Amino acid sequence: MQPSDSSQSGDRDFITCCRERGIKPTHQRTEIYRALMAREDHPNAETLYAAVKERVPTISLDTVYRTLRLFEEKGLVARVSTAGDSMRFDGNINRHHHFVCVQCHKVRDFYDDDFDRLKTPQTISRLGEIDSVHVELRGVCNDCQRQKRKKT
Amino acid sequence: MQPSDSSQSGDRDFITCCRERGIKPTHQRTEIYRALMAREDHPNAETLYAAVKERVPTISLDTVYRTLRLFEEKGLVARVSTAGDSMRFDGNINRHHHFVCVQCHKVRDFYDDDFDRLKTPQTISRLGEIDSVHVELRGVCNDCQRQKRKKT
DNA sequence: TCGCACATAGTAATAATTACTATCTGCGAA
DNA sequence: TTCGCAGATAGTAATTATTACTATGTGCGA
Repeated sequence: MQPSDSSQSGDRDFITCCRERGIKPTHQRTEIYRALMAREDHPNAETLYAAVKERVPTISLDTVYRTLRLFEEKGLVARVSTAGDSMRFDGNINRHHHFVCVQCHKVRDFYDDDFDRLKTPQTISRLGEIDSVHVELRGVCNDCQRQKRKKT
Repeated sequence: MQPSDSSQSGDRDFITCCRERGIKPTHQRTEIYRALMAREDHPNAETLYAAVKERVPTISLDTVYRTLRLFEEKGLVARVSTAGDSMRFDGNINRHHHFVCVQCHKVRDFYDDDFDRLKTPQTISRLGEIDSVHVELRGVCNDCQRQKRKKT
């Protein structure tokens, strides 16, 4: 284990989280969780696999998939809804919303009280019980707009 | 072609749509479009393939995928954001929102003026240009709740 | 120290999606 | 009408993403 005070405390949180949910905080799981938390870009399993491999060279892709599924089941991480491409994960389980770039598929988190306070219309309450509200803003991120301008 | 007045007029619309976007309204494409529009449940390619096969027995799965990609590119249909499972399509390209059942993954459309009027916060405008706002309500639909109650 | 339950690595299997190629079809020009 | 061409399709192969399987490994309590 590398010396790192901040990650140490992060690990301690993770261990507590696991205890609460009755899952074992193994070395591999700790590293997968850490790798996910270290990113803002909602990576997929393959990307996390590559990242974790740096620190745990023997880890297998299956373990990454299996662990992410477990984490999701236990509410430690969330899947990001995407249109088509591979499944992606979000370490941020606080209430938040997403800005999705339709060009490069980058997903950025953001917070907004107005969105959180949205009241669900009557017609929907009739369809079922609503647990959460997620707002997805779609558009073109600054990076992609810059590239578009270059091309023209 | 089966006799059906309502579908005839629908076809005419489809043909107009295609002309506008410079794509050929072939028999297969017409049937795929019709099959998608006939459903409320945001089917995937495989499901549409099965449905279209009834009317065009020789159609190939590739054609369905290819056609749906084309339709999406041309803005005739939209992909539905899903968490993990196969990609699904929506023939409704009017502004609307989704209620997603976290158990059975059914997706239901709904309309709401309040949601449509949502103003995007300043912090996000800085991330890029926003084209559209989609609200996703997650919960358990009535059918699934009934089943849960049965089990207990 | 032993035994057991759970985790993991490595790989095989499955499922979803895309690519390839030969054939087909409709349309405009001769 | 016939010819030639561009685009579309069917059938299948290839690729990619995800899950399943199995033998081995590991930590922990008795």
